[in-house]
Amino acid sequence: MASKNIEQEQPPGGEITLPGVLHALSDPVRLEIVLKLAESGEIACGCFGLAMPKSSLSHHFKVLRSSGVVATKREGKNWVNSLRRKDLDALFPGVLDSVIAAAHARQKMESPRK
Amino acid sequence: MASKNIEQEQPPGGEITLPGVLHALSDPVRLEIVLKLAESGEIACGCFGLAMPKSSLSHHFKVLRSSGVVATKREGKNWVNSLRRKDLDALFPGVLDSVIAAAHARQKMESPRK
DNA sequence: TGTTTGGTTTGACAATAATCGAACTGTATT
DNA sequence: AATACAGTTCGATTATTGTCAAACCAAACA
Repeated sequence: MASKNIEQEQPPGGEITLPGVLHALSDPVRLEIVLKLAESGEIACGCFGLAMPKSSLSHHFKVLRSSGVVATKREGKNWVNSLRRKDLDALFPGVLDSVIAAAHARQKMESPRK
Repeated sequence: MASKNIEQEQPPGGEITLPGVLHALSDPVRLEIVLKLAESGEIACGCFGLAMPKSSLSHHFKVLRSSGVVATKREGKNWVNSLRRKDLDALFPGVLDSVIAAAHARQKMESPRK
């Protein structure tokens, strides 16, 4: 059942919205995830060296998936994530690239709130 | 006192964060405000034709200000807003431009939540 | 079949954020 | 001085979100 939900979770390209994508990218943890995906192509969820419980990480991946930023597939017993570059570049040209470049330039990403 | 707070509200360039900016841009109302500012240069708050109470609008302007996206100045009895293009382009090259272009391309901006 | 592995789902709680009415402040006009 | 005007601030309410522990599930392997 887990895998079925995951499939339903990922919106087709036409339903991806700009505010949704920006919101997904507006969290420091998720931004770091996106950054690593941009560098490494495809990664399994666990390989992010982020000090968080699995459930928190899973939540962030869910936000990234349901906003259309990342795609997740089963591959053996791992879940492999990748950026939906094609879709995003077609819908919002330059947005993902510039955000990644900016985040990469300054690893100093403080929280937006408080 | 209102005007004094407004000055303190706007962070210097060095304190503008990428997640903060993305969060500010992730709301449809604020995105529309930014879009109009991009087209028209400087505008007073009232001239946005948005169907909201003043306090709600003011809230959105506050978020935009405190994230560093817009600057607000008194001019006579109006408050004049403008995008902080120079700061944003220096910090996050291409981000604001591509977001504005994407938002402009598709006025169909649905809410990120729900 | 049982167990480990990698990640999801659920449920609960705390923190943030959006919305609105009402009171307020500074500027200009009379 | 009194009033109008533009927008802010306050306070309360509601909706979203982030965080975590615990239970769960499917794939791989013993």
